Amino acid sequence: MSKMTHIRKLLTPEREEIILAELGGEARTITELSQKLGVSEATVRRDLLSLEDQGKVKRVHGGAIKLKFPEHEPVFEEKESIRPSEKQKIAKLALGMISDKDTIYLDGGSTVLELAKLLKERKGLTVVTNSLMAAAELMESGHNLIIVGGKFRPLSRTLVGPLTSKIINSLNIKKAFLGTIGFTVEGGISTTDSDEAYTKELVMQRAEKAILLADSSKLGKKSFAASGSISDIDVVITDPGVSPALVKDLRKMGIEVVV
Amino acid sequence: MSKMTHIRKLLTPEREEIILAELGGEARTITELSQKLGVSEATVRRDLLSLEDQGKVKRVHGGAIKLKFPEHEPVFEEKESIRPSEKQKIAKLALGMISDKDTIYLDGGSTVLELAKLLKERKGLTVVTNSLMAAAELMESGHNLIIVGGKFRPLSRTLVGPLTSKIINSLNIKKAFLGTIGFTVEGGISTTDSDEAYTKELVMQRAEKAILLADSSKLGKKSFAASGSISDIDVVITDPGVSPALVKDLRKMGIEVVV
DNA sequence: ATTTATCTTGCAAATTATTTCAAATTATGT
DNA sequence: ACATAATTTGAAATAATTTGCAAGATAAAT
Repeated sequence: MSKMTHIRKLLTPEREEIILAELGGEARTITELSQKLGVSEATVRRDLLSLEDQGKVKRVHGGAIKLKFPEHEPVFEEKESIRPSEKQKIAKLALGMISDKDTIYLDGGSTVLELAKLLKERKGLTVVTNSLMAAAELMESGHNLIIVGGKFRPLSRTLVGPLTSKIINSLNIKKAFLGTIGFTVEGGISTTDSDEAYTKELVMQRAEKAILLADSSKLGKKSFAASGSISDIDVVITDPGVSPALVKDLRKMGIEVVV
Repeated sequence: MSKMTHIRKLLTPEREEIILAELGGEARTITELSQKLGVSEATVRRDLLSLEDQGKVKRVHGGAIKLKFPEHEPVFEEKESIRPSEKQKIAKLALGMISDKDTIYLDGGSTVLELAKLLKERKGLTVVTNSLMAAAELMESGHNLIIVGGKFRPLSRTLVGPLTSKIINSLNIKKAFLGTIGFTVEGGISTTDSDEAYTKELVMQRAEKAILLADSSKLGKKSFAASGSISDIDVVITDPGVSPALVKDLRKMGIEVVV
């Protein structure tokens, strides 16, 4: 294992302090910060990237501004979860699979939610979802929004269970974008809640194409309730942290893997 | 891969701040803003376009004005009630009709939303709703929450249309609490949107008891799309501003009227 | 209807971001 | 302390975004 992905673990607390002080209210450009800190612009960019992942700063073209309050409260378990920027990259790849006027399904989960945020770049979509967070994000988007009814599950803020079949089975979905807690080659996707698993299974069977959005921390993990089998999945989008062996296995099974 | 679309993601916070400050009350022309900012008029136009997308500004011929209603935020935002106190009183009366472990339906509208806020005083309810505002209110309530799926209607933030029948028709609802835009003795309740009207009708037919929550400003008014007939309604809860003649008429028809 | 001003669109130049790589630095094990 | 692995840094190459200009389209004004 020689090739390690270049993930920045931490920046010096000293520099973090200076940056946050500089950003105290006002926006600062990369150049300003670079001079103030006496380091290269490349380093400043990396520092800001790190601070953005921590939710302390928002990067904008040309510089950054400080955020007043942490973006995402951990509504649901994110202990094993990966950096937000990785999720955004996964979401961006997924966005590439969506064209104007598509009919898509959005599942719950933070990665899929990132995708929802990007959907303003498309026009005239029909979006079906069981996620109230995604729905909130798309409320004012102008897209045609259909919400799958069902039992509300507070932890994930999704609609789940048998009732969801009433509407899902009456719709024709082109592409379904799913999140998951765990994913293995043998068992397919799995979740902590069986109602949640049921609804995922339903969607996968109903959609022309089932696309799994899962950062590498999810791959190889198994959770309580399985959803269908691995053959229900057509595409897996993940980040470079995934083990090459797993990728090979999946491709052998005819599953497209995007990193 | 390389797409040439010119979608503006962000403008520098610096410029945004200046623009919004300049627009502090008065309208400004593109030329004025361009000089103030030291950038070309083309850039100002693009900035304003971006701000308009964010709902912060309204572009007019020759310039722009600031909007007072900044905008957005997920499910927790609420528009100003017209007569909050009346609505709260009505909601309180409605609460009196609900006992622990009931199965109830909540419609959209601000009065019904007030009722939703009061539901923490009950235990173990099963709440069915087509209102995302009500759903947001009840998310953490501990009640069993079921959301009727369907087409999302942004204006009322409710789920409406034929798809709602899939779930509504499979549930048994004890008491349904409905809002309305207009209500007359001859026509029953009426709304501005026919999908919305359709769903209300469905609910009234399905519920054992249909309870209308309408402040007196709604009574006697007629809107575009009618929902069922007046005989579908069992109870009307309103405020003392209602005309005695109307009350008498309603009671004659076997409808209970609560003020 | 004609004139004038404002708006939109396409494009090339400038600016800013991201990626990649080698050198410098820091950490780790012996 | 030494050698080795891992991480961070800066620079250069590549990609993406933003900007200003100019020509054609649209709206207001006379």
